[in-house]
Amino acid sequence: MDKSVRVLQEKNLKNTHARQVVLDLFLQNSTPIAADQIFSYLIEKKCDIDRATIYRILDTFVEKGILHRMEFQEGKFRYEISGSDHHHLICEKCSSISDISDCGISEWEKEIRSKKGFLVKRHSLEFFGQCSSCQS
Amino acid sequence: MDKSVRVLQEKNLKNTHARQVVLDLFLQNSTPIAADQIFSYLIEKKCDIDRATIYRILDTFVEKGILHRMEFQEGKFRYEISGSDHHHLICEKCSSISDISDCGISEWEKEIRSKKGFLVKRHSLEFFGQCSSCQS
DNA sequence: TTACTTGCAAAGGCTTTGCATCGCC
DNA sequence: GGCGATGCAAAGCCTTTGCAAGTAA
Repeated sequence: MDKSVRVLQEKNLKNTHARQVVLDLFLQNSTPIAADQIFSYLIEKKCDIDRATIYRILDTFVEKGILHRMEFQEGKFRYEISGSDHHHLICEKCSSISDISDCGISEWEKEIRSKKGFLVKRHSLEFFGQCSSCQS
Repeated sequence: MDKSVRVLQEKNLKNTHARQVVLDLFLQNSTPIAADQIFSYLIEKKCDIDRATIYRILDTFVEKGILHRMEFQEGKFRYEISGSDHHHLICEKCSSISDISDCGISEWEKEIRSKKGFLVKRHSLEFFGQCSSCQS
């Protein structure tokens, strides 16, 4: 796994153990991950990294555009590797998260610019409901 | 202001002073309001209602469908009176919030149902960027 | 070497909970 | 009168911050 090393270099970030571990986790799981899931992962991996460090790494990665930060109405943030523009289907029963691709929100954004004068930098779109397995 | 009284009756909720005050605030302001804004409003109005009570009222109103709960990536919840299906333009400079009407997300929802088997109950869509006054 | 990163400990912000009291219907 | 709502105090999460020590480049 030296992809993480490469990414850190590209972004002019020092290559530290903590950053590599966190970045590898995100590179291996392209699903939105919350801080507490990172903590559990680290305990399981017997990897002793402080919470404050994790939060600082997450902030740095978001600033550098490596991660996206999002909220799923849980009262906490989730983070996902940047890249494909897509949205999420969040099951309110089993909490599973799946993706759907972006089907043309950027068209709206142009319209918003011309009609409202508002310049859209980013958007968030999430769907909440029940996944196919949870509909009995 | 007996609209609030009517709403509470319709929802089978006891008509208490705290609920009326909170509901009136939302009926008079159809913009997303956070709990701390309610606290400030109450202080200004010299209205002594406990924070716990406010949070409990907000939960009740969301359960009953009187309010919608949403997040604008601020690490806290906002609430807005239910009704028209619309989305928000959030200015990252001046924090102003404006509305745009729903332009067809419900079409997507049908598509999601048929293609993915996922049953959408609700969705959230927010646009972040700069309002017209903040673009210099 | 030097500026950046980390750990530790503490605090901060938002929200929830338990329990006794109060008040609407 | 009875059940539900409220106040008070405490705690629970999630996250941030200050500072000293450690470390990559």
